[in-house]
Amino acid sequence: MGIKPTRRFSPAAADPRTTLRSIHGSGLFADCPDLIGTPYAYAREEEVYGEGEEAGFVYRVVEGAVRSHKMLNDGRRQITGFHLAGDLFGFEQGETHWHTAEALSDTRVLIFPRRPIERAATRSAEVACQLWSMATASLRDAQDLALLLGRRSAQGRLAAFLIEVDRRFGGTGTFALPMTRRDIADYLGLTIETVSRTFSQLEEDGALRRTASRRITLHRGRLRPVAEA
Amino acid sequence: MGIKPTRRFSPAAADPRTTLRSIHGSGLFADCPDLIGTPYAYAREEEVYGEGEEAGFVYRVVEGAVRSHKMLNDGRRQITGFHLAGDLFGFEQGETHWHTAEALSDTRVLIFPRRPIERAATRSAEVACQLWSMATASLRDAQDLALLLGRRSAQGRLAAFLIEVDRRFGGTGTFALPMTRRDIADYLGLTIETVSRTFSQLEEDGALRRTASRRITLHRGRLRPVAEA
DNA sequence: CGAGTTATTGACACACATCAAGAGAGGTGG
DNA sequence: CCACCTCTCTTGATGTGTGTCAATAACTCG
Repeated sequence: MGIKPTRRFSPAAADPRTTLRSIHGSGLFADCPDLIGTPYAYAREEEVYGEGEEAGFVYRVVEGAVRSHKMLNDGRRQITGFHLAGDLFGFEQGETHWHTAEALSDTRVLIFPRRPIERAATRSAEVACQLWSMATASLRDAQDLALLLGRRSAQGRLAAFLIEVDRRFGGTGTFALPMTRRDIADYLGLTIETVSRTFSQLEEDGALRRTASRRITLHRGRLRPVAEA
Repeated sequence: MGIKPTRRFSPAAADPRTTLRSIHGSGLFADCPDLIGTPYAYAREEEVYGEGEEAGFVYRVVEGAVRSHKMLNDGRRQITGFHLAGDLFGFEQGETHWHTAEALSDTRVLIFPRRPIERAATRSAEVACQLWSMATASLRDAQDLALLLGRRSAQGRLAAFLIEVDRRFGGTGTFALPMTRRDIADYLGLTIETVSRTFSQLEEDGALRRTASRRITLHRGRLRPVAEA
């Protein structure tokens, strides 16, 4: 029922805004100065909230990463999104969360109670429009995922995924994946073996290089045609 | 650019509200009495709007059915949704449509200009909240589709699809599919041959009966377990 | 250094795609 | 009303991409 966050920030955590890269909805909290957000931290693999729990809070990632997923009754898992630094997540409409959210690594977040936001939305058309805007952005993401899952090969899925992650990390072409092969597999609708083999293929084709197992450098000129196909 | 609808209703078309079964957002138009909606009709396979076109209007299906889809550059198509009587579609945020919409059969719709609705949203928190609510409902649909595409067998996909269509037609268990096998295939991420074979399998298993090629009766007790797996 | 987790690679199986042929259903014109 | 055409659907034979099962290698963290 209540909130389950565990560890508070150390005071040394400093102003989180300097590390934020806002994806969408950033204006919302600027407009509500009383919504400052309470810092919390989650350990690797720790649950932020579970499917069906009461949705009392909204979260913004400060550092680290979070995954949202749903389980099917045969035990298989579909990850519906990854939330990186700056991303807002957990903002449902209705009383309960439709997903489970878990920290991929040790993660710091800001927590906002949902009620005052919703109350603000019923009073302020501007706030309500921002909620609309956020939902629309999520809708776009979900439809892109459906496109990926419905009509693309393993290579196409992984290539598109890596390009997207690169973009969200700033588009440098080099980054460390915050998620495991299993997470990637459960996002792309593949198995870990296929993900692993596809990484190897892409590397053979010169579309990327793996330094450590999680750290990669994209050759975007070669990767993009694979993602489009 | 401009609107492309072709045929007006005959005056005999009568009050459309008697035939409507509203899925979501019905309240929106009730609250804006000046938004009465202009009746239009589209022929089978006619385009309502195309991807990238300016999104000047919102549509509500009165009779018939519409599909929304996106094309991939290799010519494959992902249908992202079917819109049945009572459904609202084409309400984008931003200037352009992200999808192409086409009539499945001869279809009557009501058309609403988008501008006054958006203007109302900037003034009225209630209207804006309804837009939020509509976007959220669409988000749920898109995520359900992603779940379907990512983690389910052909049987599971078709069974879940048929149960959903039945529900939207009123849950009687008997109905005529408004879409072709190709449409179903492009929605479920399968080929028409697999869809056809899967229909045959489900019929052999006693999970449904086909009378005419498009008309079916579900045996929901047997179909549901297939859909869940 | 050892133990557990995560990633890679190989051999094989299977579900779905592809290619191909034919059967129905619906429409049109004689 | 029937012959004919076209479009949709079904069914069969075969191919292939991804899943499954299994073994090993590479990390990670006490």
